[in-house]
Amino acid sequence: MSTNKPRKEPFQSPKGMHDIMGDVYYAYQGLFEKAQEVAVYYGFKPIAIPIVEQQELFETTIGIGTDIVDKEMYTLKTKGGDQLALRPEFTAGVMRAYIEHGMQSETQPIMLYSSGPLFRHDKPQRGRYRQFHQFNLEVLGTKKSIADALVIKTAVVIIEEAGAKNLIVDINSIGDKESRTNYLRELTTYYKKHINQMPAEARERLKTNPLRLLDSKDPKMIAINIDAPESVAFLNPESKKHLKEVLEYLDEMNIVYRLNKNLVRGLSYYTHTVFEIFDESDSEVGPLSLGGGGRYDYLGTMLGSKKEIPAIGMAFGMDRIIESPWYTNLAPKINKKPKCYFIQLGFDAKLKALPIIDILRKGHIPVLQSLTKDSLTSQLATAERSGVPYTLIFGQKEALENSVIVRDMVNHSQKTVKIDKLVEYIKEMK
RNA sequence: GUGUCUAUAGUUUAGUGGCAAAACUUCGGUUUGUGGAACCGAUAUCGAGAGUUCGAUUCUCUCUAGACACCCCA
Repeated sequence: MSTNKPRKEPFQSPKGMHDIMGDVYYAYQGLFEKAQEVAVYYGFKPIAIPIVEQQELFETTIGIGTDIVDKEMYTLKTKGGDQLALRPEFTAGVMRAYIEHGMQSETQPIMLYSSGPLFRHDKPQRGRYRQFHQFNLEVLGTKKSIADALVIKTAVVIIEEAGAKNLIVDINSIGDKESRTNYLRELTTYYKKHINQMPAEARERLKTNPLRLLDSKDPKMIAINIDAPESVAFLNPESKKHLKEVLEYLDEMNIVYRLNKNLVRGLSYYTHTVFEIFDESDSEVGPLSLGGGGRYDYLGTMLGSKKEIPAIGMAFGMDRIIESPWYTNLAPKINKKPKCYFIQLGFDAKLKALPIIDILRKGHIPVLQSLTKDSLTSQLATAERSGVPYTLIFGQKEALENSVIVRDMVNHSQKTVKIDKLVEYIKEMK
């Protein structure tokens, strides 16, 4: 049956999902470490949530009628019959965790950061993958406008630390339940008046998610949207005050923003503040949204919480930041540049090679090696190519004497050092 | 889901309707103890299938995969 016949077609990684290796891997790790550091300084605590959740969790929070839920979710049925979905975003899972662990009874607000892969079955293109990576910030349990400012500020700081120079925040408000309902009614009426000029797709969307028609790029819709009612006009005094305060905070922090009346965002749970962050410096290709978020005061009750859980969150795309031309490589802490290359000659030396490498590890001295090679020539050649300043040569004679030859690759000078003095000796070298 | 472009060695790229090239990498050797090197050798059913043709890697069609754009989003 199962003869190990070689496959004609080699395996490939699934569409829109990539292997992350070498420097790119470290770029992700470096960005994560920087983001984590900033988040912690601003008071956020870590949380890691499962990569899969009940499918229904996303359907009730993100909302039917959104592309994310209707077309882009990876769903699976477990052997036990559970209907699960790979997470397409963080917020729903974080809110679930907040409720599940009774975080309401801790000191409010709860500030959480998380990071990791997310999955959307989209068609891949520049800056868009089926498995992509976000860094996520949430402030749960407060409706104060400073929380909105805090989240935006933290994100802006992180992205600027990653190298962005011309960040701009698109911001809008769709108000609270009252404002939102009034606005939606008015907006729907408006579109119904123009339904004859609207493309079929837009008519369909009018039934499910009329807000999304606002940021349509269809020329017909853009024309119609010019005179569409604006959400800010329907804000009740309380919502208006909230927006005004957020903008005042942004002004005070010198964060560049523009009020974008058509910004509504793809998820249906948003209330009050919604925003997206762009970098305006790369002009030849259209700027991609680096991150976005908003306030979601009713999400908690949607998930069954008896008490309202006002909250705000945002996420930025790590892939998009790393691929940006302005990204300045953030080196992760682990990425120490080795300054030594270990060379062994003969079987006796090979036997003792790994213990020596471990002595160096305990002394926190990273070392390169090619233990699988035998000849001195080829090992020296590889050492040369790797650009390390020193090689450690360990042969038959040294194995007997418990010593190592330390060779300076620049001026070719050599010195024999006893193994028990080796760590100390290397540490003193420049 | 729609459209555009692309597919030759591990990588980057040449090239032609008539034996498929180069550079770099990798592995082995000349050379088991002092190198940045040289030389020799190894590595491709030219993405898959069909058609046109005496002959197709080259031309045509289909498929597959990838990149990009639309939709949407991070």
